[in-house]
Amino acid sequence: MRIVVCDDHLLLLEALGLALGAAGHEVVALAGNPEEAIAAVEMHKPDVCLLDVNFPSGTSVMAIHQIREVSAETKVVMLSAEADHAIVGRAIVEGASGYVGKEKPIAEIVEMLDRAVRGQLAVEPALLQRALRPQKSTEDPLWALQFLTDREWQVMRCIMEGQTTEEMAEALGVQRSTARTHVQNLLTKLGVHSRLQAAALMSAHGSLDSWPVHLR
Amino acid sequence: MRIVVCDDHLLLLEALGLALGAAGHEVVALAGNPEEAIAAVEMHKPDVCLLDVNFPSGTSVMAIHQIREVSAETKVVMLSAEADHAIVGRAIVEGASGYVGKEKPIAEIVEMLDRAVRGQLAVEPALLQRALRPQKSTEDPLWALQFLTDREWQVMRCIMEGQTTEEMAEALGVQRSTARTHVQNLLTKLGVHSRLQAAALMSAHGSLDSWPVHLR
DNA sequence: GCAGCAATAGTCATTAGGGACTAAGCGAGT
DNA sequence: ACTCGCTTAGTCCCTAATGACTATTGCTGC
Repeated sequence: MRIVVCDDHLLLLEALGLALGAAGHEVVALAGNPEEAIAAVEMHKPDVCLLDVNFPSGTSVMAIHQIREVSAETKVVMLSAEADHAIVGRAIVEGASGYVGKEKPIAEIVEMLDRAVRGQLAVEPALLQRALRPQKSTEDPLWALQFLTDREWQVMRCIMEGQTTEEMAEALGVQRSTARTHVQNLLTKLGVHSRLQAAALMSAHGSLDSWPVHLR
Repeated sequence: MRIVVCDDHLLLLEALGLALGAAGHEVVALAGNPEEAIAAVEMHKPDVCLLDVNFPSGTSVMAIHQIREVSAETKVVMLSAEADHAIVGRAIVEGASGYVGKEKPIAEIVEMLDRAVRGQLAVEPALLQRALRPQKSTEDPLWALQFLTDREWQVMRCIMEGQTTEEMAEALGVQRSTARTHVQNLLTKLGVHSRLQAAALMSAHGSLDSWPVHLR
């Protein structure tokens, strides 16, 4: 197999190059960021590109698209530190052929790459199952997040900064009663009873993932 | 050099084993968690242990201590995904000899390991500078954190979980008036005016670093 | 045009939270 | 023995937050 590897950790990048080489494969390029990876794929047209998901929000997922554009025959396999079923789904939808965790032994990763090249989907069955099944059930307190309006996200931001209703009203340029209503609706939607609980919900679970892209 | 490597990513672990081997060093053991690492160090008494910092809060830092206990002649070099000057300081204080980022090439990491074995401090000068300089001035809102009592840390935990005074009192097994006093003192020490601001302070800055080790 | 939704603004009653105190029991260190 | 600091517990007063409403404006899609 001819492989392009992309990861922001030079250490892993080099070590992977050696390991894959030792396993009898040809690593044609090492990329430190998605741009380099795209350029390398366009130039070398490898069989597969091993791409780390740990790039600033969304960058990796967008890169999948571009890689497939510049070289349709190149399969993309995502490499990640944690098994995040939320990302798996996104990656597959965007055109990735596989998803493997860094906690796996090299032999298994090579196996996955091989499967991807053979045109199969290279994802752990259990992970894929979770990626597809839990279509954010209504039970999930985070399910409600997708129904928050833009204004409510702004309010959420204020809450997480510890602002009072008045500071919030000031910041948003509205009456305090309006800010209050937004907070009220936010709390109702999230099913919690205080701004503090809302803040706890956000900081505990949806660190960056659940935040809408266009609002940073 | 005889080396023990500890990281929760098997991939990196194996690849590092190969790469360090190729660089002419002997990797005597690979550990997937701190416990394994401590056991391996005790058994093999290596020159140096390369230890990932990315284990659940504080575990890694505590491991440094234990490794130095079971084998005083073994140097500990921390390996991390991001250059976090808050952790660097802690690691050095706890007995680590070095700190390198995964974004560095293998050659540099080997260089650092070598330095550690020779008894020198293996930390990037710039990083060390930042780790030592901001001696938590009184201006820093986080400076106060080190004066929190154990009870107040527990209260802080409750606050960050969005609990009310009564839930907190229940959880701590005290009267609500007592819980209230703790909250009051906590707010005063942090110089904030609401629990929400306290929570914001914690979730914004001191994610895991500033949390006392013995309280998870 | 009308239904639906978001954003705006308001009311009233109730509860929770915060500021500023006082004070007692208890353990560690001097 | 004495002090210091942590933990415990309490008070009074006031402000902020919440629940449960209603209502208007403006935009979008049918």
